[in-house]
Amino acid sequence: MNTQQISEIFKSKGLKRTPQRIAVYKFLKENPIHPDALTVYEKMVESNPSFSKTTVYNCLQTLCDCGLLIPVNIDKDKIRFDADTSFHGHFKCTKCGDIYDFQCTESNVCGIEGFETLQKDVYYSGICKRCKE
Amino acid sequence: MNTQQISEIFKSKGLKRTPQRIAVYKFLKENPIHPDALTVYEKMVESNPSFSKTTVYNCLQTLCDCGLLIPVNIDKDKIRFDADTSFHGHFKCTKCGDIYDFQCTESNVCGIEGFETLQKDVYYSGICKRCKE
DNA sequence: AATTAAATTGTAATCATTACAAATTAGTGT
DNA sequence: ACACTAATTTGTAATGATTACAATTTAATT
Repeated sequence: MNTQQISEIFKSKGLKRTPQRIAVYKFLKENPIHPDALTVYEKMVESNPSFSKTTVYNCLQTLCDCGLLIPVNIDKDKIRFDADTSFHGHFKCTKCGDIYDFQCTESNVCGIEGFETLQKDVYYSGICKRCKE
Repeated sequence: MNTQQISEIFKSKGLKRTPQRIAVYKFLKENPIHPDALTVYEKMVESNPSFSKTTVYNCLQTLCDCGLLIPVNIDKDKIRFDADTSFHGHFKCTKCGDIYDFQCTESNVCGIEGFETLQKDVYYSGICKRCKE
């Protein structure tokens, strides 16, 4: 996904197109590793040493607010982020710490009568295939 | 649930029966409000002023480890706890902050081939019935 | 009652996240 | 191209949940 495409997306969402915001979103789109803020920050600093940690938090928050990112709250101590906003489940391997996506159709998950559900998260944890071998 | 019953449960799990641990578990069993550690601590201190916050954390951890409690990681900033260990979903109202249980049969949720799933969590958020009215 | 390993306590440290204010910049209009 | 304004970025300091740790106490056993 190139900068031009991201610019268009930001424009359609009414977001200012700052280099920092574009870089964060580009990284998330190209690296579906569900990174946390610190991981994003360390990557950003590589190409722009003056990139601020606060900016990372600001960008991630903004991108979540406008629906371009999904926060993945599967860790106890930090929030991860996912640029794939289609509905799917997240599996965390407690051994290697990696997050895996898995298919999980929304209709398989039940809801509550009279409640307005705005977000649905399905989190599994256990041992991944690689760690079992 | 009385102290005698809890004593039996702890005994069967090989847990020491300390007054603090019993008090924490009793509170969780009798108050299905999915409290966080601070809420539990404040309640404990009411009847025992020397109750330590660390003890609350220790007890909650131990009770989770032996399967008597389920950690509910639906908040971004803190962990809640649930003494109902049967499989069900959790709904968080973003307006009032309350957590609601909802029925959610395990078979409705899909998994991943070759992965060993040890824990399954289904978290919804949105507006609860009361806040909508 | 003595013993011992585990639990409790209080304090200090850790670490992700947020608050805040000053400097910078993107987008708009001239 | 230039000026303007509101939004964004930056750096530092604060917050708050959780953990580390060492000394004291205690549950369970001999």
